[in-house]
Amino acid sequence: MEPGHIEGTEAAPKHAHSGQDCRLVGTVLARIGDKWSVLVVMMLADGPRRFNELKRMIGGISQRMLTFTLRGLERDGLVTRTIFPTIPPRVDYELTELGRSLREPIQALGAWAFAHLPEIQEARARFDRREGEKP
Amino acid sequence: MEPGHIEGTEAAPKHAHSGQDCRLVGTVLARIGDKWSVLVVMMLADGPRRFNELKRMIGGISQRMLTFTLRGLERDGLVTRTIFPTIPPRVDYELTELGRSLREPIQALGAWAFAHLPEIQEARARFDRREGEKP
DNA sequence: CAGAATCCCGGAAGATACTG
DNA sequence: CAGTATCTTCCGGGATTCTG
Repeated sequence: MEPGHIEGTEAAPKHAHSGQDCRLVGTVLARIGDKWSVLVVMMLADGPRRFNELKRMIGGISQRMLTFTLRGLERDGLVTRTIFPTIPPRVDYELTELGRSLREPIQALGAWAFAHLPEIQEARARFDRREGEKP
Repeated sequence: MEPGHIEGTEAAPKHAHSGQDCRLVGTVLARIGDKWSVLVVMMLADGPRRFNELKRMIGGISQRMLTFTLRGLERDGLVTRTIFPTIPPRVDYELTELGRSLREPIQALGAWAFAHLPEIQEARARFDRREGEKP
C-alpha cells in the first residue's frame, strides 16, 4: 500500500458505538495524526495553495510524500484539487468545508503542543539525563 | 533509534515563534499523532493501569510497542511509572497533570473523528470508486 | 508479571530521473 | 509546474526467547 492511503472502508459497523468503531475512528485519527497531513492542513488554513507553494512552505517534505499526502486528504474529502489547464499547468489545493471544520480541533492541539513545549522539552532533557548516567 | 523515542531536544529556538518552532512542535505532534500513544492516553484517562491491563485493553499491541510507547510518554512527562516491589512485580502507569491536560484536545479530536466518520467513509468510497473505473 | 534482548521482515519514505 | 515511475534505503514493529 502506498503511504498516505489509509484503510477503513471495508466492514462498516452495524451497531452504534460498537467495538469496531474504534478501529474505524482509528483510521481517521491515523490520517489526522499523520505529521504531514497536519502540516498541510495548517498550511491550507488561510486559503488555497499551489503544489510547489506548499512544498516550499513545509520545507523538508519530498514531492513524493506531498503528493501522497494530498491524495489522502483528497480521498478523505478534506481537500479539493482544482486543475487549471494553463501552460505551465497550475493546481490549487483548498480545504473543503469538512477540512475547515477540522482546523479548530487541530489548532487546539497545535496550541496545546506549543503551550507545553517548554515543559515537554524539560521533561525530555531530564529523562535523557537520568538515562545517560546509568551505565 | 527505538520506536517511541522522538527527537527534539537539540537546538532550542531562540526567537519566539521562529520557523524552527514548527519542527519542535512537530516532534510533539508526532507523539500525539502516534496511534499507540493516543490509545494509551485514552486508556489511562480513568485512572492508573497496570502493564498487562493496558495490553489487554488495547488488544493488538505487542509488549514491545507498549513498552516503547510508555517509555516515550514517560519521557515527555505525560505519564508516571510507579514500581511496587512485590512478588510478582507490579507497575502502575498514570497520567501526570500534563498528561491529563492533553485529554481535552485529544478527546475533541476523537469527537470530531467520530462525528464525521460517515462523511469520511462516504468520501473514501466515492474516491475509490472513481479511482477504480479509470483503467 | 513486567520487562530486556535479539532476530527479522515489509512497508514508509528519500533521491533521482522522466513526462505532459 | 505538477506530477509519475523506479530504485534503494531504513526503521517501525512483530515474534520469540530470556531474566528478576
